[in-house]
Amino acid sequence: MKVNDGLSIGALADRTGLAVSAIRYYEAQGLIKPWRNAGGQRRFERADLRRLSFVMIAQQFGFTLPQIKAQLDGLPGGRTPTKADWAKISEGFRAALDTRITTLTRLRDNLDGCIGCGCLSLEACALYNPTDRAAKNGQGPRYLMGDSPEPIAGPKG
Amino acid sequence: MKVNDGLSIGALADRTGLAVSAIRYYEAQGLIKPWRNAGGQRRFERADLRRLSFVMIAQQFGFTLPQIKAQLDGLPGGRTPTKADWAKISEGFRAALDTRITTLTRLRDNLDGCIGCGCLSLEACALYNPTDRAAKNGQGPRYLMGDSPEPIAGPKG
DNA sequence: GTAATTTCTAAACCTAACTTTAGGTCAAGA
DNA sequence: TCTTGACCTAAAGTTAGGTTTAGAAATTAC
Repeated sequence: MKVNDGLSIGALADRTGLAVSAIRYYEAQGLIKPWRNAGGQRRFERADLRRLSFVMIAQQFGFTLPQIKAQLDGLPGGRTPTKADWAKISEGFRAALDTRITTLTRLRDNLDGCIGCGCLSLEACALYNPTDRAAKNGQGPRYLMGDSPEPIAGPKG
Repeated sequence: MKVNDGLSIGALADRTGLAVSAIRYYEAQGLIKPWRNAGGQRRFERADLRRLSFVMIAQQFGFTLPQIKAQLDGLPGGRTPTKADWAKISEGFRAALDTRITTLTRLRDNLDGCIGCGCLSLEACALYNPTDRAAKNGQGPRYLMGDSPEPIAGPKG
C-alpha cells in the first residue's frame, strides 16, 4: 500500500508552513476539499499545495478568505489555478495593488500639504474624509472634524 | 449656569461622528480623560475634539490605539497636539506611509515579473517570502511553497 | 504487539476595536 | 411635575482569522 493515497494534513502543513489548525480552518471555510481515508483522516491532493500557496499569497495582497474563495470558485470546474488562470488572477491582484498604492500616495501627498498647517479642525483640511477605509462598518459618516482651536491663517490644508 | 461646564459625550459624538460607545471605549483605553459633573456624567474639554480628530486620522494611517496613545502621551504635559506638535507627528506618519507605499510597490513589481510564470511552486519565485506581513504571529517561517505542478521553463519569476 | 505520534471533533479561547444589552440614573423641556 | 431623552456601568456579543484544549481513535515506528 502507499501507492497514491494522498497527503496527510501534517505533510501539507510541513510543506506549506501553515499550522494544521489553519488548514482545517480553511477547509471549514470551503477553500479546500480533502477526502477522507478509511480511518476518517483527511487526505489531500498535491494540487492542494498550490491552492494553499495561492491562499497565502492572496492574503498578503490583503484579500479576505471569502474573497479568495470566490476567486478559486470562479475557476472553471473549480480547479486549482493553472499557469493561464494565474496570469488572469494576477491582473486582478495588480489592479487591487495599484488602487491601494494610489490611495496611500494621495494620502501622503495630502499629508505633506498639511504639515505645518496644524489644523486638526479639519473641515477644510485635505485629510478630511480621505476616502480610504471609508464607511468601514456602515456606521454613518464618520467625518473628521474638530473645533477651531484658534483662528487659522492656514493654507488650503 | 451653563457658562463653561464642558461638552457632553453626546455633543462630542455629534461633532466627531464617532459613536458614544466608541468615545467611552477610548476613555477606557486612556486616550481621553474627561471629568465628571455633579451627576456623574462625563464632561469634555473642547480640546478633546482635536484629540479625537487626531485619533481618527492616526487610525487611517494604520496605527493601533496603543500606538496612538503613546504618541499622545509623548507630548510634553500630555497636552493635545498643537500646530508645532502636529508638524512633528506628521513626519512620523509620512515615514510610515512611505514604508507602506514602498512595500506595496515592490510587491506589485514582483507580481509583474511573475505574471505568466504560473509557478505557484514558489521556492524561486519573487513572491516567495515577500517580507510584508512577515512573522505576523511569530508562528514560524510561514514560507510559501507548493509542489512542482509540471516542469517549468519559466523566467526568474 | 505495543508505544509513540498523528489525527479526529467540538468547543472554547484569542486580539482589536468596538457595539449591544440590561437595568438603572440624570437632565431638560412643556 | 412629569416625562422624555441622554447618560451611567458592567458584561456580553461581534468579526476575522485563527489557536488551544480535551478526550478519543487511527497510524506509524520499533
